[in-house]
Amino acid sequence: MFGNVTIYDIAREAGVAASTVSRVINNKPGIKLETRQKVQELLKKHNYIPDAAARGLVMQSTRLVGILIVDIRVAHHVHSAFVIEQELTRRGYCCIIMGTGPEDENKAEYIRILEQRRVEGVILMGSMFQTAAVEESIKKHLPKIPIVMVNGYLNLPNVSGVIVDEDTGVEKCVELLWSKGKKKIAFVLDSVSPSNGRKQQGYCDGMTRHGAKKEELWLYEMEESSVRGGYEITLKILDDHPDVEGIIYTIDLVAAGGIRAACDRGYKVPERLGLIGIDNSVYGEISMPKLTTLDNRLQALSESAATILREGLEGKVHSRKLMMFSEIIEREST
Amino acid sequence: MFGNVTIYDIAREAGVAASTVSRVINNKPGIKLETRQKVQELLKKHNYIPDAAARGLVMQSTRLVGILIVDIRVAHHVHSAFVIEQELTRRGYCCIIMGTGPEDENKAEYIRILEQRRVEGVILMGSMFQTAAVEESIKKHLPKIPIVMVNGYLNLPNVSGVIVDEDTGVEKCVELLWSKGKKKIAFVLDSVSPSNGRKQQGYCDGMTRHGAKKEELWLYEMEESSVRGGYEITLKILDDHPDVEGIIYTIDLVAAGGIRAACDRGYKVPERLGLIGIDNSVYGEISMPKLTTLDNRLQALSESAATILREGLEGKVHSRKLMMFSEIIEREST
DNA sequence: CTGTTAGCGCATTCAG
DNA sequence: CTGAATGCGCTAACAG
Repeated sequence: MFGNVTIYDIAREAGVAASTVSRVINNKPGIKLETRQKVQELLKKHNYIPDAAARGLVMQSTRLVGILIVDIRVAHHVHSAFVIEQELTRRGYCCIIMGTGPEDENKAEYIRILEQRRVEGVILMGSMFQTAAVEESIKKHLPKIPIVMVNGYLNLPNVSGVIVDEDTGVEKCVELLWSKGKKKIAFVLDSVSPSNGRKQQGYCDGMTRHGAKKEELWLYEMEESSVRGGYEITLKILDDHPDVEGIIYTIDLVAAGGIRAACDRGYKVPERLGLIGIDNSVYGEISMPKLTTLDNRLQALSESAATILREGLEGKVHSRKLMMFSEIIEREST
Repeated sequence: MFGNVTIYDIAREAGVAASTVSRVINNKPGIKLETRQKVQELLKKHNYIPDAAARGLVMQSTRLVGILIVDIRVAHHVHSAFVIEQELTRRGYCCIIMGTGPEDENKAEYIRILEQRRVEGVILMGSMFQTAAVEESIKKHLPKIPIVMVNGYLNLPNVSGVIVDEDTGVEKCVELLWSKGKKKIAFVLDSVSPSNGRKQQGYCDGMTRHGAKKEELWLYEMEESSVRGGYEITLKILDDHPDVEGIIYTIDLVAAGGIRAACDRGYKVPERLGLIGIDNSVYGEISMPKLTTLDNRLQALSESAATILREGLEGKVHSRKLMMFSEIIEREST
């Protein structure tokens, strides 16, 4: 932003007024062909590019959108973010993507930054944004621009949500294990979030439907959402319940660690122990045996999010809720 | 950017001039305590947040930086991007992260977008930006802002580069395999890039040092950088050279597919066949057996890139080159 | 067809 | 200590 050539520089050299240059740049009609060509020549010659900020100031439009991600290590969140980024960039928007971390105060701080930049729309990636603090922040700082939460929901007039039926999805996972004769099933939460809450609900529903009692619901929560974390929690499950027949993990990454733990302990997968992950990620393809996984349609989800945001960007900001359906991809671990 | 409260609104309500409000906002001295407090009160009351674009216009500084990534599916590139983003956000900058895709014209287009936004610095993630077209584009559009290329190099006065000695790193991998008695070694390129070129060079150097002839250099190039692609190319290698004793892959992801192919074909890893990947990614931990990998220090690399860019942002734009050293992490596949 | 004027929201002289 | 005036780069309304 130093010494950049302006329309005035061009205008002076062309011997016209700045507004004429502006008209040429924006392809407005009513310019003598000759003038237009001379100006265009000079624009090319000086590599003139309009300043988006200055233009935005007068047009009252920044064409900026913000994408917030809680945890940038979550591969599918990041990937979804870029799917959306690409779609929006194609439409002439510019995306500010930021990793907020899990703390509510930081999320609020980033929302403030987005307001400061006057973004015209926001994507909230993941259900971790489904908190009261975020809701407050939005009401306070971004009350009237379109916002879409991916895999989550916020009851605000300008916030849309696209979610997956992960609860019934996990319930189907329970069914699958039962159908293979595996009735003693543990459930591993890699972290606490509304999304994982829904998954847990599905597990509990599925189990109780089969008459499982409270003490037969084996819920495990881990410290660190990682391969290593999955390895260790699985070892613990095997210690606590040597007779366990199935384990459902909230994400593939952790399940991959679980497969390893089971193998190391001599539990044959899937004969002795059935394992299921969630996300349909590449981790599941690499695992040995390959992981059965619940595809929660994150790709489709983010495409829908992009579409809904675009609609909002281009017109009315009516809050929409969209539901997608998950699907089990059965591979070798069940 | 609609109906946002401005300093004029505040000024009017406070019964002062806009410049006074501006002074309060920027903590300038020389304001009566009483006035200051009244203004601050109103700022809070109206949730006033200054417009970054307007401020940038007069201050001649956007505090925007751009981060370009060729392929957003490359997990470590994305991760590095966010490492940098976080560091820069902490410093009050705002990052525009974009996936460009491999085509040169698109890369140029994105560079144009960055100029339009008047970014004050740029990160180029990955050696795929090390092309003549990009060099031209930079010379034309961003000739005097600090730019740092991660794992690549461009001979321009405002471009710095941080790179890893992947060539000698791969050479060490060859050594490792030889030390285990594995002399018939193939090399798999997942894609064409300067970085992969250096890796290949290391392979060739290592092999020829041991007296390998040209026809004993088994170079394979793949269509699609994926698990599946790694699986298939490995099958092909096994067909072409059933006596192969070692394979080095340019990335872990592909190597993970290779492990599977070897196992499916009944090649014992590592006894019969030694496999090595590059990146020290989580894929290597999930694989069974766990993958030996060349750690190319991408994390440290991006941290250095952030530091160098920050220096450039804050002062002199002298082009710097920094070299980091890779290291083999030996696990179960060798 | 083109130039002049005004103003987007803000920071910064320069007066008072 | 504070207000009025100016300009950042650009578009838009209004004259001519």
